[in-house]
Amino acid sequence: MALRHAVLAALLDEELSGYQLAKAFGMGVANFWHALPQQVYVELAKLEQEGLIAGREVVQDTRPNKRLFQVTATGLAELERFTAAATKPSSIRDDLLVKVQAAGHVDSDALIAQLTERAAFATGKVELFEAMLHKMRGERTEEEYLRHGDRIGPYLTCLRGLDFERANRDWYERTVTILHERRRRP
Amino acid sequence: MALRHAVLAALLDEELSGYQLAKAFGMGVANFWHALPQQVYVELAKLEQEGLIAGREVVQDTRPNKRLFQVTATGLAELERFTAAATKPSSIRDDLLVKVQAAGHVDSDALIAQLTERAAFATGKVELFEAMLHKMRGERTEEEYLRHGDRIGPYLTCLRGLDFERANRDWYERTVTILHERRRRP
DNA sequence: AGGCCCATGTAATCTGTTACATGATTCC
DNA sequence: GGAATCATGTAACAGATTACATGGGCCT
Repeated sequence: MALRHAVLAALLDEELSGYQLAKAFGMGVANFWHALPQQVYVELAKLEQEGLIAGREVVQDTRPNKRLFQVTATGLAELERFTAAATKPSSIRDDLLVKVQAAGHVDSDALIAQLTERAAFATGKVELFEAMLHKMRGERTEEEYLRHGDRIGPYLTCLRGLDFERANRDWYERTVTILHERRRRP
Repeated sequence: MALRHAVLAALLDEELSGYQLAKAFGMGVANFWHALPQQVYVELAKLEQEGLIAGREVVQDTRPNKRLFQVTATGLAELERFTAAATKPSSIRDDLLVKVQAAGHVDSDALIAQLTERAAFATGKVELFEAMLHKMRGERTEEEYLRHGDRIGPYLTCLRGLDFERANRDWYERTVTILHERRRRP
């Protein structure tokens, strides 16, 4: 039971459509939680049925119509309850960690290729997060924004996402270097 | 389909029992994948049935008997296949990120309390990982071990886990400070 | 003309979590 | 005497992924 709260949290600062939410949760972005579009739509349906969010139809002429959702008072109360409840420990999920764990027993070339690709992907995410942070804080310095800015939640989680992707990139690159070195003289 | 490969990777360097694996995957440790004991036992049963691992009974007089598992040739081939296949992007799963995303809309005290608790937990993990790394490399320097040490896979994934927990701790602490500051003068 | 973006879902399957079950030994 | 550790599972349920489904507009 966590995606529902992630959706509620995402809708606190702005009204969003299922599509926009799906993009934020699923695509490259995913700065504080991850989910596929299908899951998002199912969760939205449940949340609306339970009265935790309210949707309103927006008619568009050039694009398909969409529904924008906002958190209800009941929804906010549920988030409050969730926030007060005990948390479960955090974890990384990364197939590449499993593959690197097997380094020395499996093909190094495949590993190096995938690490290199993922380092590039992580670099893209770093740039994206940096741009998002800059957009949120505008002309203010980070320190200033952290003290007085609105949307403090999204800013803080984005900072964590940024650091995570930087750490990913660095580890991927370092691991590539090490595996390269070892392959030359095993 | 990833836990099966995580189990295979974990068994490459040493024979382990279900209990030992469960502890490594579930408890505080979890340096490259996470799973609950029940899941581990189910997966081991499947893997053995499919011939990817082989178990042997070890009779103990003072403790209950246990079964130690090792990867078969078929299992290694399956890991090789998995390593060559495309990877899915990595992600963090952390309830606290969801809660912090809602900061400004929910109770700050509850948030601060949980962040503080988790910072302490992360510190414990950092120390554990540092000890594990030190044990693996023995008297050698890190650079030396990364070049020539055996068990390079576990060492590399442990490095990633260490850095992740350090980043967690730092972000938790920084977030506590920021929320404190803001609460004083909102 | 083909591919991508917008926009929203359903159904089947696989994975992960929670609850339940048992029983001996060691440490405080 | 009670809690923690060793040791292994089954069953029910919740959550996540994969496959399927539809359709118009925009860009090259």
